[in-house]
Amino acid sequence: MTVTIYDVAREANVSMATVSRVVNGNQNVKPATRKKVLEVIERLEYRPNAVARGLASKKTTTVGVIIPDISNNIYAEAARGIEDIATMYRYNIILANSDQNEDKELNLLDTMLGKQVDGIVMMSDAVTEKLHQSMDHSPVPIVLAGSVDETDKFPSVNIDYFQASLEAVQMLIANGHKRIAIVTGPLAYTINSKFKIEAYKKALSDANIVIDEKLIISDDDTYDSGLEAWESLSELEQPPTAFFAGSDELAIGLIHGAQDNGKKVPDEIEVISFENSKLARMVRPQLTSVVLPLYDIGAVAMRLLTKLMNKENIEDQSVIIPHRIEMRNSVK
Amino acid sequence: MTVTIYDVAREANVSMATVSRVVNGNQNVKPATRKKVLEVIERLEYRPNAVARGLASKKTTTVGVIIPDISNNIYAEAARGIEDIATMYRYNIILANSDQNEDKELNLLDTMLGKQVDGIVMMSDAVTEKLHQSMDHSPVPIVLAGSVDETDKFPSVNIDYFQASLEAVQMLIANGHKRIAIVTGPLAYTINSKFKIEAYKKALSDANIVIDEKLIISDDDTYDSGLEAWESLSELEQPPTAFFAGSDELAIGLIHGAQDNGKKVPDEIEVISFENSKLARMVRPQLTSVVLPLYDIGAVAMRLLTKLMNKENIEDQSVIIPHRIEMRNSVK
DNA sequence: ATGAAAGCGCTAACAG
DNA sequence: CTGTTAGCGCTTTCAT
Repeated sequence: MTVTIYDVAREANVSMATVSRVVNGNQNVKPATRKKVLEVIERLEYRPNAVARGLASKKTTTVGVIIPDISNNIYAEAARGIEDIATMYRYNIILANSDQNEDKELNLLDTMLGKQVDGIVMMSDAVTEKLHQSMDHSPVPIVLAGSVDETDKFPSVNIDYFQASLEAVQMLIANGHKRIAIVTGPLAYTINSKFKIEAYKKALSDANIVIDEKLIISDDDTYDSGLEAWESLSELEQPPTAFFAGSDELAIGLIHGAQDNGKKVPDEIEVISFENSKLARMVRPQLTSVVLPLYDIGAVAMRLLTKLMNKENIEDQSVIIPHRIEMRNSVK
Repeated sequence: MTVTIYDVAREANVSMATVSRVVNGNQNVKPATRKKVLEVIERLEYRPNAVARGLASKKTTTVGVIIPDISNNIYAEAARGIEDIATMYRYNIILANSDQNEDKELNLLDTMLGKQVDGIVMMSDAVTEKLHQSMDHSPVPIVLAGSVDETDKFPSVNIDYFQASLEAVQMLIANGHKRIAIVTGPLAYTINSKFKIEAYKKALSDANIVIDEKLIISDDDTYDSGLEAWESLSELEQPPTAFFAGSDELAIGLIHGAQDNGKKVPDEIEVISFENSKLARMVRPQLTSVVLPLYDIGAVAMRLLTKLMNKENIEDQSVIIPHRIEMRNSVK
């Protein structure tokens, strides 16, 4: 039924080894022979069986990608970066959603390794002990993208979340605010608890502003959470006049909450976001935001992985991509 | 180095056939034997090699997914639906972006078939002749998700785009508008040219409103295109008072364009969108929109594919999912 | 209930 | 430059 390398060999009057050579671009084939084989391949519509090839060569040219949720723009952006570079290096991608659930992450790792992927790119907002152990047992390289492993034992690609957050809050402080709130996603995510909030505290301390725990809110990373955060925060005796939002959706929720309350942004209320997705330009006022270069993070992570799979020497396993703040109109 | 089924067999004093049976849940194994084998598997940390299995069984339990662009929310949503159902049926997914480029689509089809996927879910806004032919040659089933094949020869999952569009425009007409514009994405996409615009024309004709080609704009599906469309349309001698937008971004661009011009939505200008992504709630006014259930389309397409791969009998290859219009505030 | 043996389609020495 | 020959790790008859 399906045509195999054997059929091609027979039709072309050569051995299967020769066919294999032309298919794999091996130079040790006489041009005339190559031509003949190529013709038969075309005529028979021969298509190499990658599974057989994988079994024989122990390489599948496919990498696994484990991300929390592809329908979330942040991860989709990274996935695109990963896929683009993968394609460039002729790898295919097995993509799966973990929903940030440890059991799923563990299972996915296992089934991907079972499928003999040549490497894995992993995004996880909380690299737990167990995950860490499983990753340690992997026979193929794994790189973390936009995910912090506190032990710093795995190759990873990130920006300096702490520094970026610090700069964001300092911008608000520089504009004269004393009552500054921070609204982030789940505390279970390392980036929120260890970096955004810690940086926020440091920025305030450095400016001798007393830290008011009531101004620190961590819930979801969503628009509705932003709306809710505004609700509760605006009811405080001394409500905040500026906000550091952990994501664009959060920032937009905060802004709409403020506007629905008759407050002007940025005249009365200033908001700085952390993400800079395309949403940032789709609100009025447009968001001033720390730019989190997800596409680049994904792309660089995949590139790092190709090197690792290729057993190239890596200078530094923890790469930090530069960040910057995109100035728009939610901050004066 | 890696432990194989053979190692397990030796350690458990059984044949590899028996190990294979317990791994595959075959009932013809004495409980005691099964237990013994399971123990060895655990102890040796044996993990079946899916590639070898795939070669021997001619099934890989992985399906290919070809979509235009994972970083575009619309497709990401569908991808999530596909993946969820795939996971439910124990399939993994090889995901790749085509950028709506025919050559890439053709290549992807080929490499996925080379990787011996058991089936393919394809999203393509323009099923060309060539694509059609390649799909026809596929040894495994292919289902189209949210994509129209005009010959209706391939299994597919869609909503009734024409009817949905008709209802949207009729809603605007019912509100008394005579100057109604339609702003869509590329005409090259079947859904835009054959359905949205045709439905728009029919709705107007039915209401005896003369069709003005100047009110029909097709460019990109983006926010900026929406902004630009407003620009040009508002400069007309008789500018439109209502808009049918082909996507949420387009709708938001139109609304912001109007608002920046001092027009009130929906008091002076009404806009109905076609998509209903989460963006729809993140603008003021919130978007009234035809709901395009991408997640469901992906999920149903994948479910259909499982049946096809299973050689089950399918009643109807072209499934149409019900649609509805979500009423919010961009239309009175 | 279990084992023996023949592939699945290809790569990779090794010869020549 | 080309052919021969082992496997790669597992499924799957066919016996027993």
